[in-house]
Amino acid sequence: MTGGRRVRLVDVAREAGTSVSTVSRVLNGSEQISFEVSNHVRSVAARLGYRADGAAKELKLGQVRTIGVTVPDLANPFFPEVLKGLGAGARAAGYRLLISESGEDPDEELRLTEELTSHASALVLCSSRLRPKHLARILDGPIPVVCVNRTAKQAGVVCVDYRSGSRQLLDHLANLGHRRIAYVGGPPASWSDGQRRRTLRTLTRKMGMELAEITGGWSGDHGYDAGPEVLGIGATAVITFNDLVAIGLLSWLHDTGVAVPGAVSVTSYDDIPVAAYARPPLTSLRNQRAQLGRLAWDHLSARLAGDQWPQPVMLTPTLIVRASTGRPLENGEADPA
Amino acid sequence: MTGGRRVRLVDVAREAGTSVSTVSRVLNGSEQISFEVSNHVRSVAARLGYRADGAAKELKLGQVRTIGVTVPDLANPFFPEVLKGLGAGARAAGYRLLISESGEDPDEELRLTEELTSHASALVLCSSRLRPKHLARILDGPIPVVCVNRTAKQAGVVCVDYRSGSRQLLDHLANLGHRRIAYVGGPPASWSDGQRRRTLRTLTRKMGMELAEITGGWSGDHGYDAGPEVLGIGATAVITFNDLVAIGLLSWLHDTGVAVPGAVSVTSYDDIPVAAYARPPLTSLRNQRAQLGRLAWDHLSARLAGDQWPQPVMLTPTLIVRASTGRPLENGEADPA
DNA sequence: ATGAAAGCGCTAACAA
DNA sequence: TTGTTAGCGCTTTCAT
Repeated sequence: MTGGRRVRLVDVAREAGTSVSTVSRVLNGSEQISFEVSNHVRSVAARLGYRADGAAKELKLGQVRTIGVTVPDLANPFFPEVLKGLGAGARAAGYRLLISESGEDPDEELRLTEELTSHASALVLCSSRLRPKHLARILDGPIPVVCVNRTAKQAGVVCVDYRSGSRQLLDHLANLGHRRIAYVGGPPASWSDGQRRRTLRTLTRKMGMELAEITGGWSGDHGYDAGPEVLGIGATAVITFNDLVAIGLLSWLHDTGVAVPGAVSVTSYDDIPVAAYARPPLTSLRNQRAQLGRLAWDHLSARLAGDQWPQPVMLTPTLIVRASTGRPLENGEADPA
Repeated sequence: MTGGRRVRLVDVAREAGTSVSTVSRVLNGSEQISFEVSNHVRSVAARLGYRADGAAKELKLGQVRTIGVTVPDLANPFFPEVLKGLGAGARAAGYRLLISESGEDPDEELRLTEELTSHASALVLCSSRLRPKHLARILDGPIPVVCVNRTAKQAGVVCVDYRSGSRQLLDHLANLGHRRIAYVGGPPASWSDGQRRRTLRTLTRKMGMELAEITGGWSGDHGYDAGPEVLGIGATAVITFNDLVAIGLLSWLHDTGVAVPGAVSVTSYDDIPVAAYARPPLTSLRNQRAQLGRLAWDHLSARLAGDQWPQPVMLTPTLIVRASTGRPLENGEADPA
């Protein structure tokens, strides 16, 4: 940067020997400007390096064209892909994304959303960790809110159908002959973890299976650390909160010499790209993350246009069966690996 | 959202039976306000759900407190960690991050940076893919710019020292007895790929090694697809642009039945968390990503305070040796795996 | 086709 | 301690 004050409209006008309105019209592509003046103003503006002041423009125009987005953690590959889908739609409509990361902290997320409320024209909360009371407060605020992977009244809602996903996972494991399942859970404030837990509990009971719940988290380390407990619990199959946890767990099992899927099957949610590259490749529930983002934009877009919120959308994930799941040894079969 | 117009300062003032300045003072924590008035105004503001208009506030204050950030791709785990470090520093100083993703497209990045220039008080370009001419134009603009992983005049510069890293990688491989190395490259517009390439070329020549360069990219798929060429080229060791590429390549080698590191050693740059969980665990160059972000903020912070840019910083990465590298078979030894 | 001026919502200097 | 008001940089109506 060359330093010095910011160049304003009036500076360009003075330098070009014309008025601010003319400059404004030229730079905003108004029709009724003579060709010469237009060219002259343009060249002066370029020479001076004029950039419109965003704040002033927005204040005058009364619209911000910015979508505030919160995610618990950008390092979780789930979110960047949602943001891609969201960003594509938003950008096409002339909106920017203002992305903030809460670090899985509900209080920080509250601070961020309050902050964003005064800077954005809408909010997209991805896997919000907000306490219900605070979420309600935000939803009651002046700008529209879409929740991704969390349900809410008075908001757009776009979710992965984790209940269906959990059912698919259990069906798959049941068909293979598993009866004793461990679930390595996710972050405490996670709505989607709650969804999975409840469904897993209900279904395992119905299906005559046993479910052991283990404290987990969202990262590879959480999975690695859960290894001993998983083994101690005597489950023949493990479901983890997400692929990162599963990969960490696989790594511990490998280091410990436990055969997968011979001694224990491992499967999880999300099917992020590296799931296919895990050893063994991970059976996982593929969700359409970019589609989730795209739909979030569609909802917002409708609402910003003055319509009511569209009906909540639930995207059904697809089970991708790979080599990390197989028949349990206890069924009397030899390890196929 | 409940709908209806936005509540302004004057609405609160009217409802509270006082003036705008009093309300403004209360809400901004000025001292000279009677306790009762303060409480009353606060409760009215809360009841009405007042949120300050960010644009107006910024226009008046003449400062945006927003740092515009561009990254080529949020799905590359390198960037979220840089953003964490950057965001921590920025937040502590009352700045927000406005994160945008260019999708590895130089033209899109140009559009984004021009856009951000009028909405942010500073820019941080992570691994910028801008053409030199366009980068120069941005640097010549009205707001300060920090480049992460790219050098530039008139800007703050914070880089990983890929030359040192490349040297460490080659020394490690040379010590193991490798002579014929393949480099699976990165995205075409990547400055850091250029750094690595040049250093690898120079050093291999000096060290009496051979270097074969293979077209790659930044994702697991790029690595997987590069498999056949890597094998065909007859190298005993492969260096890839980053860990994602390496993991994809490892996967192809596994599927093809090529022993690692028995038949071929694999190593790469970045040491993202999953590198430790790859099979075999990946020898990789650990860089301090969060530190990179923190330093980027320090540079910006100094500049925003009116100082000159600090000297460019180069962070030296550390080689983390794991099981994916070993002695080549050609040296007459048996595969230790 | 161009210019003058009002006013977006807010903060702060000045007045009371 | 509180109120009045100028003005941040911009767009746009209205006048010319």
